[in-house]
Amino acid sequence: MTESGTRRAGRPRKAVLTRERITANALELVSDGGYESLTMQRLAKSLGVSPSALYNHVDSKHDLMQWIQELVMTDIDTTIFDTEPLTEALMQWATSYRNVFARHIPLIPIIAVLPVSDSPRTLSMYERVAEALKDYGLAENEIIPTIVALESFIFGSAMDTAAPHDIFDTTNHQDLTPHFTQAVAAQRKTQLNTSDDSFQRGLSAMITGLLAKGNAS
Amino acid sequence: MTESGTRRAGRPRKAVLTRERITANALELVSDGGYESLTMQRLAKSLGVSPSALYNHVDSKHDLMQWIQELVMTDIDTTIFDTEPLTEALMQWATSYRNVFARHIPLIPIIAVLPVSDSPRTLSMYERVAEALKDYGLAENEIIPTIVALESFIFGSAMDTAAPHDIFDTTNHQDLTPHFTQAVAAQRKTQLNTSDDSFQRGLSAMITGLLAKGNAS
DNA sequence: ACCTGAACACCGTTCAAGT
DNA sequence: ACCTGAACACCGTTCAAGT
Repeated sequence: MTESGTRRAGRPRKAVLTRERITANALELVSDGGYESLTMQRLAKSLGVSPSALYNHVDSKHDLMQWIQELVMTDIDTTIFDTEPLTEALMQWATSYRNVFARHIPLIPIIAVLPVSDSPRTLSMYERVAEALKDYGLAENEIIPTIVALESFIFGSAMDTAAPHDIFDTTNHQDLTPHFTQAVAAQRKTQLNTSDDSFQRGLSAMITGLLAKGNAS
Repeated sequence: MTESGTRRAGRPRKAVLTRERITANALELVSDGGYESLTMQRLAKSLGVSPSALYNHVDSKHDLMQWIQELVMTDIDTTIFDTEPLTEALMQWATSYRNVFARHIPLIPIIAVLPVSDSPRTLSMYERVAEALKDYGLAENEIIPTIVALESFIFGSAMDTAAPHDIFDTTNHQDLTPHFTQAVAAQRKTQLNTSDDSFQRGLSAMITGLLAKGNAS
């Protein structure tokens, strides 16, 4: 079985524009200058090629975004379902999921409507979560709504991460919004990051509620 | 005080390009052809004016989007906080909130990071919700995280609304994802719309958990 | 004060022509 | 099979020139 080392005769394979190289360069552009700097022209330049050459390897920019999405899913940890109790595992999984997409916000509208069959890694993640929920004893017809609800919260929370820290500043309207202004002050005094605090509270509330038996109204 | 009826002399006021007219036409473009058809050029044409003329009245397209956002907030009902018990009121408010932004998905990334002081109607909505939460007895420092968590779920759920109905179709991968495939089948048998079902379950789970006393871990 | 027309600096994408 | 260069059909935005 040791075929490694042997090499098919001829054709040394330039292998210049592979999916791997394209997505790697795309991710580099993104981490350097955000998604605004991910354009087909700049990507082509980073690969030392003309923009039109890209279209021999990827159908559209939207397709490229799906490639990136697929790559980025690698960072989400599902191994904790093997060891931790369900509630704890869901918390950790959701947290890593949110943190990954907080760094890739423009991918959210794409993954949110992407058929699972177009993203093998997303699909296998779902499979692992579905299995864990079933083992826990959740009713079969509750598994998908549970996953979708958690995901919606995860995506929304990832987007919230981009909000400026002073988004709730009301110094110009204090008199008109007394309760809100006071609530903002009270939260600020906790010294907690608002996004993180909200995510943790919402997540633990939702998980508790979703896993409770007979919560169907 | 009856100044109505009197009219300042001179200047009959053409009033051709007002904020009201601009946003009204923009909304019409959106409802006719979605947000893809909302471009400055088409908006100008619908107003019978050249594209550059728009920039005498609005600073940028992003600013225009904020105008639309502000207008759209009108559709969200907060009067139920006056009559219904908190849990029921939150459910109805969140549902109308989600349904509004399901029709305006491209506004979500904008409102998610928009300082409240730039959107009076959003601010007054927050004030009403904050007051209701305080009257209920929620701790002062829990009010903001509660609102933010609900909003994140609302935004994520609004986006989920755009997913194709067959997003979970796995006919090509059944063998690799047995649990997930079975869960999809079970949910499908309920005949419920997946987005609506997930939203309702997630919302009621989250509200219950967030309003429970001493849920801080 | 507000409009027009031309222009600018980009986008994503297509396509004939080359090797 | 894969690349280049030119072109197309758009974007949002600016600005001198008009009234």
